[in-house]
Amino acid sequence: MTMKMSQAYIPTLKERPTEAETPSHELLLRGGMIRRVAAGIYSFLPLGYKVVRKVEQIIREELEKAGAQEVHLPLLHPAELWQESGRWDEMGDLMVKLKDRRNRDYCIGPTHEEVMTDLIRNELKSYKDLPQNFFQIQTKVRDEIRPRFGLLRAKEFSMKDAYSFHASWESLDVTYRDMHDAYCRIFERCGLDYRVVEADTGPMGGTDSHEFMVLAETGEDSVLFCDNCGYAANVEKAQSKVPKLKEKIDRPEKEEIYTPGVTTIEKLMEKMNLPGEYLFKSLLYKGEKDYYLAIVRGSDQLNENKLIALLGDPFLGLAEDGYRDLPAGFLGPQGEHGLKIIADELVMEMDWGVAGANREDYHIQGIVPGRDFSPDIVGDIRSARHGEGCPDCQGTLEEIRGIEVGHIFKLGTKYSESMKASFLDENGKAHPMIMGCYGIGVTRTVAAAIEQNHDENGIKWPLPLAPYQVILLTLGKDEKLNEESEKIYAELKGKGIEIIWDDRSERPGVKFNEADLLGIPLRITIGKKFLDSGQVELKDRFNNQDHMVDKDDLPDWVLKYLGEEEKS
RNA sequence: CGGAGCGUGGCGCAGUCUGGCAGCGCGCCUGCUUUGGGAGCAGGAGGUCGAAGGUUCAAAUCCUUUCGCUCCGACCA
Repeated sequence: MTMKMSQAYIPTLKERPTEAETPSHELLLRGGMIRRVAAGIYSFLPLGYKVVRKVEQIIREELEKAGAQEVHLPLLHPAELWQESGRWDEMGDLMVKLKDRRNRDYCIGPTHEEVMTDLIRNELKSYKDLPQNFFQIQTKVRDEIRPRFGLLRAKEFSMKDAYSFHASWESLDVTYRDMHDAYCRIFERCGLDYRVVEADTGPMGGTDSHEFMVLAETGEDSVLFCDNCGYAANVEKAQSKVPKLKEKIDRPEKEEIYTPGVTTIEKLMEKMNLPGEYLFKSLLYKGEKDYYLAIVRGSDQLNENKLIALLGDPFLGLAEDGYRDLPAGFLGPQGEHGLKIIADELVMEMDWGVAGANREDYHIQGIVPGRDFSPDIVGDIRSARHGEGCPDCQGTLEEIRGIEVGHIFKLGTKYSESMKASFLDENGKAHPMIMGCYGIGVTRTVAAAIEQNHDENGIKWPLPLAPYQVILLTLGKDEKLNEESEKIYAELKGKGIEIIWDDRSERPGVKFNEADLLGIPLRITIGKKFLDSGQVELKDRFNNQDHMVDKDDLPDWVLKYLGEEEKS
């Protein structure tokens, strides 16, 4: 893997394209690594694709070490498989669906649980054949409502997905652990700063789930973690201990209060001159069949993921059309309305509070949980926040931003039951297989690496992902410099070093700036100083350190540098 | 789907209100000069002004329709 820049197609851009919203998006475009084809759809140019392949290779090596076998599943899936699992409808418009000339329905695979389960269900029949673990690296297509941030949220993207099949939960636990460890090695080898966090399983279903988050300010996900005990969870799932209220406000008599136009918690706090802990926030939700009224304290945010998990209703969403003639903005849990009441645990600890009166322009104060209303379900449905107590120890939770690059699930039997993938046990009795699934966003990892590692001049590739390890800049037209460069290039090439030589007749400024933009970890400059002293200049892109090295010592120096970086 | 905005050379934009030769910067080509942090001068190529229809002597500009894109929101293994 070596190249002369005079022959390479690396169309860099000096100006920032307007479409670029985040650093990775801008730098991938400016560095001539990707080009947009349509909204959320990108082509990879030579340099960008090299990085993708590096990530893929690391993934392959580590997964094979963990005992997974590589397969390649189709992009186009028949509707029947998805109808069988029930996700043809459940997934909704996230899938790109199409018909062939005979009017048969297909979708382009947004994920591969169905196809994978179908593949093994007719072949794997005995507990003796289990467990099995398969992976593939595939292009996935998801009709995202709003693709954005370049490769971070694209319509079409490359993903490694793996599926394991087991005869027992214990067996799944072992593989899950192995995959967890393999993922850790993968992201370590990629040179990324990441955290493993407890995650919500979402529409995938299943029990345990962990996400692998690359830490970056521009991340779309929020993670709460405790630096005392190491607890870490996505905010979608995180729990916390909330301190007791300091001042207690005496309970007033139950009384209706005229509150015209007070339809938000903010307005109600102002109107009543009460903290949010003394207000009931009532949110109307609609599930597959029922309507629900979710109640949290006014100071809390309802966590929709927790609510969905609690109710087990994947169709749940805010009921924007309202319910019967109840006035939006003035809802309350008390009274006869026929709604199922889901209350947060902290709501039940409230001494009293103000709730909507279920009557336009009125609220009621002095409402007491348990006395004035009794929830059908009580559970944790609020979002934990920065500064609250760690659920596992006495520490405090802190919030950081992350990019989800990996996600592993204990799926259980959701797909094996619906798709009838069963095995026979020692007694000849059939059971649904127990499944795990494991994903890594390959192209997203490339973008995350840049989000985490860049400066105002460009990308700073971690060495294991860099398209080239070394860039050689020749400055000036002196024939001796050119000859010497040719020698260095050939010599490093001979040592197996991935090197790109900027042999163009560009001015020094152009070469320096492009080298910084492209983010090649080690820069070797040969120019005037070499003619004077016989030394070449090395610069570490990552920590910006310079070294002057005698040309005879160069190959050893470079090998040593690459070796040390690889280890660290 | 709701709200806002944008489509003019490869990229970034002005021109549109008030109709009258299609412009600027970057990039590209040629030549000369320049060569340690995105050079200077001179010359040059490149555009159905997103598309369709209409108004007008005349449309990038006004009107109608339509397509695409971007941002905010809902949504998002």
